[in-house]
Amino acid sequence: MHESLTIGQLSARSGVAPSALRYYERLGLIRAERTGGNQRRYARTELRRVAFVRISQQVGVSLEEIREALDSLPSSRTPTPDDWAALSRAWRDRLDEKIRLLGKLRDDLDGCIGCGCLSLQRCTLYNPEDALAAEGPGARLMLARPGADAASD
Amino acid sequence: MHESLTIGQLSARSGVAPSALRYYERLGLIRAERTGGNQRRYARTELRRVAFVRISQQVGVSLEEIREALDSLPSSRTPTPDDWAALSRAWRDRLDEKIRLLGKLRDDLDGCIGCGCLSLQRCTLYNPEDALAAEGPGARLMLARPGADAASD
DNA sequence: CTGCGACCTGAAGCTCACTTCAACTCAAGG
DNA sequence: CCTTGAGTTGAAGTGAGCTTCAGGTCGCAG
Repeated sequence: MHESLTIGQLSARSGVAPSALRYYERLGLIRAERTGGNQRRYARTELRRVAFVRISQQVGVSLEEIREALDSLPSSRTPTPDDWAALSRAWRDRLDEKIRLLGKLRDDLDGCIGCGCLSLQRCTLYNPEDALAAEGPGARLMLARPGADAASD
Repeated sequence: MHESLTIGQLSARSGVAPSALRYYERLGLIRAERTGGNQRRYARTELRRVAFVRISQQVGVSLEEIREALDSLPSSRTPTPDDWAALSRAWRDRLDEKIRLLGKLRDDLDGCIGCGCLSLQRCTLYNPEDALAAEGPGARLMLARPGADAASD
């Protein structure tokens, strides 16, 4: 039907606000051609990119990481289903790992809080290396954990 | 040994920066007594609260929600292991739900991206109601999804 | 009682992921 | 040709979750 989509159309079809789409473009997550009058026109394949971005976000991946992942797609040609499949396999591993960690967290929570030992002992619950999902935003420079020993209470 | 902990000690034992502990106090997540000279002294049980906060954050819960959960603990007496167990049961449900959604996401990703249909159709992958983890920060006022229909490409 | 590190406060700064605004231009219908 | 809605930009604002800073105080060892 239409060769390309306006930003409004892409927004409506993806459910992502135009302002967010422009933001994504600045970050290099999606691309757009321009009309003579400087308006964005999106190839329909961009829809897939937007979908990938949003889905990945739901899994807790930052836009920067998503950008890196998308950079692995061939830029010279339109990505094939196989290209996307490779990408999503990598993402699948991420998901598996995240699920594994959440399951561990749940089991530990049962065993730990239940028994009253909830105090960051060897509880694994509190292992920063496990760096699960949901690393909030904000300045995160003071990461060094100096003496962090465990309490008995 | 010590009846109470200084902020430095609590920080060392919990691995949470003093500035963050003060921030948590402002939000009503933890409490502290004060010395004559206005310095904070923490009961050892606060360690458990801090642990609960950090663990919950890892699961993707906002500090505001964590505060609400902690408010359900008895304030008149020191929470018993049973009190904590009740709290963690509720959290466990959260975890179960989150795990379920991630699993769904993973399966959908396999079926969807793999087959090339990744374009927010009935893919469930793209269902905002599923509101998984990691709802990033930031203004989120433009949530209305007007016409959001699906594309065939 | 003097020094020094740990602590105090409030205000400002920072990152992420956006949104909002103002002032302007484009594009298509009547 | 004119209007009207959709699009453009850069700059500034928002909210979460902190950190950093300046300027001052506490508390303990010597």
